[in-house]
Amino acid sequence: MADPLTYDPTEYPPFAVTVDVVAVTVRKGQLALLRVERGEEPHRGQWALPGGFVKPDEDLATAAARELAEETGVDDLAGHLEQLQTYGAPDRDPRMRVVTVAYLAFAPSSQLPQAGTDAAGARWWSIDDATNMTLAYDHNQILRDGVERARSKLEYTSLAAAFVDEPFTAAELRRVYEAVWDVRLDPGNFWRKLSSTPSLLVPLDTRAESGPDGGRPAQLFRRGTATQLHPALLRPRHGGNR
Amino acid sequence: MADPLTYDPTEYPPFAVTVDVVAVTVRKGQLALLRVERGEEPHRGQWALPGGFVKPDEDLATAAARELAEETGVDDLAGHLEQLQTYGAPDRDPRMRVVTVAYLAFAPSSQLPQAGTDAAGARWWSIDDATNMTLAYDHNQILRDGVERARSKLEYTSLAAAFVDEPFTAAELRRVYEAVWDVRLDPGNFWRKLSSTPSLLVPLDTRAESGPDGGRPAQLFRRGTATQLHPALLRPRHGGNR
DNA sequence: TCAATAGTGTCTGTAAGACAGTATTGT
DNA sequence: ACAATACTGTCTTACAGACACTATTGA
Repeated sequence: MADPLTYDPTEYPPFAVTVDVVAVTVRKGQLALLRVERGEEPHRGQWALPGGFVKPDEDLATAAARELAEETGVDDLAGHLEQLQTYGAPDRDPRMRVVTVAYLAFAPSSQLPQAGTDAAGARWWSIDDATNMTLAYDHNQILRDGVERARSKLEYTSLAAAFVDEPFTAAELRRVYEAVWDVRLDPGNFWRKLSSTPSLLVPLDTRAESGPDGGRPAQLFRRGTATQLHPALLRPRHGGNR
Repeated sequence: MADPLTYDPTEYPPFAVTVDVVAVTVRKGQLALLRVERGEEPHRGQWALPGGFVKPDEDLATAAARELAEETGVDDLAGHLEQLQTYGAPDRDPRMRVVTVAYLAFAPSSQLPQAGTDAAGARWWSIDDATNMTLAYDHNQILRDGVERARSKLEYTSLAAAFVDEPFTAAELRRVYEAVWDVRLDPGNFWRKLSSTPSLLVPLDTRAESGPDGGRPAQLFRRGTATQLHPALLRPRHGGNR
């Protein structure tokens, strides 16, 4: 029985399949995460990740993008959406067997629903607030995994640029790293690292206006074709390997 | 509709959930992959990954381990099993909607089903043969993703040791890297790298016997507590970043 | 002028990789 | 002795990180 190669299509265990989205952005210099408030039992009044059923003829990634759009108004995600992991413990939903495919979304801050809008009970929470909150189901675990994946991806991909709008400056990109990793990076070393990676950033002819406190106007860039950072830009480690 | 938070448990789209396993080992100095032969339509006679239905009260990882055991006889996997990715394109199974959660298994060569045993039509294929074969469903894609994940994991984890039996020598571990990456590594540099990573390898008091061609007997090790390699042991790159 | 931000120069330490040299075995 | 395998030494180069220095702006 349960042989995948010989099964009878009319006799399969009943599963529901959902998608949940860990949506990540940078707000006020901090990593921020999207939550929606539950209006129904179970877990009524608790916060959860945006998500929902996959439709019968819908691709998994499409379902994730649709749920994100429906619950947050982020319609055509300008950032990045990738599969995170699948969670399917038998008791993760109290009512029935639900397997959920989690996705990780990187949203540019320009595309966020405003803090007050709150169309469907959706809100961004800073990482500090977010980690001190109990979410419905196993969403705390999913969220932790999503945050760790996001942090890790910045090390060896160009995905930090998914958080900023073009054109952008090196400092804007640096502030993405600083927010996601919660560290300070040396501006000079950061500049050298990024500008020496071929095809990562395309310098424009224009320069940014200087900020409210003055300062030399910064070089503007748009995203290049490189998707990988090599060598990687590693997070500063405080401990060693033991 | 399709709101995950408010759905009626009796009205959900009908999905089947399966697991498929990309089982990887090292045989004759080459990366090798496990396949099973299909005995039923569709795709009768084609080769596929081992896998099958998740039972109603079974965890996903448990299902993967069980299917691997059922179809290969590898009963209590001594290596490593991790979730790879989930594949759920609406048309990936011609008969109905099937979402499959793929797992990646690292098996030590000592635990392999023998080449002739073939209890349930299962066989190991070298990576060269394996990539020139058409598998059922989207299993070619799953397999490619699994191989890439395996190669990548050796870079920054201690998982190469999941392919060898304790106690083992540095050369055995090196041959795992060489097989998985299909490269030659400098024995001296490899030795220095591994032995300088704290808690990765525990040296034993005994030494291995020397091989058929003689040579100095090698230091024996068992696995240490470290699971991450830091800094990473990167694959040699032939091109650069462009 | 000064404060602030952008970017450059320079030094130091760690580590990768090439490769030569020594150690210990079997034949 | 020689071949084979296991290490060890040493040199070169790349790069991360610290930090001083120059460049260009607003106030």
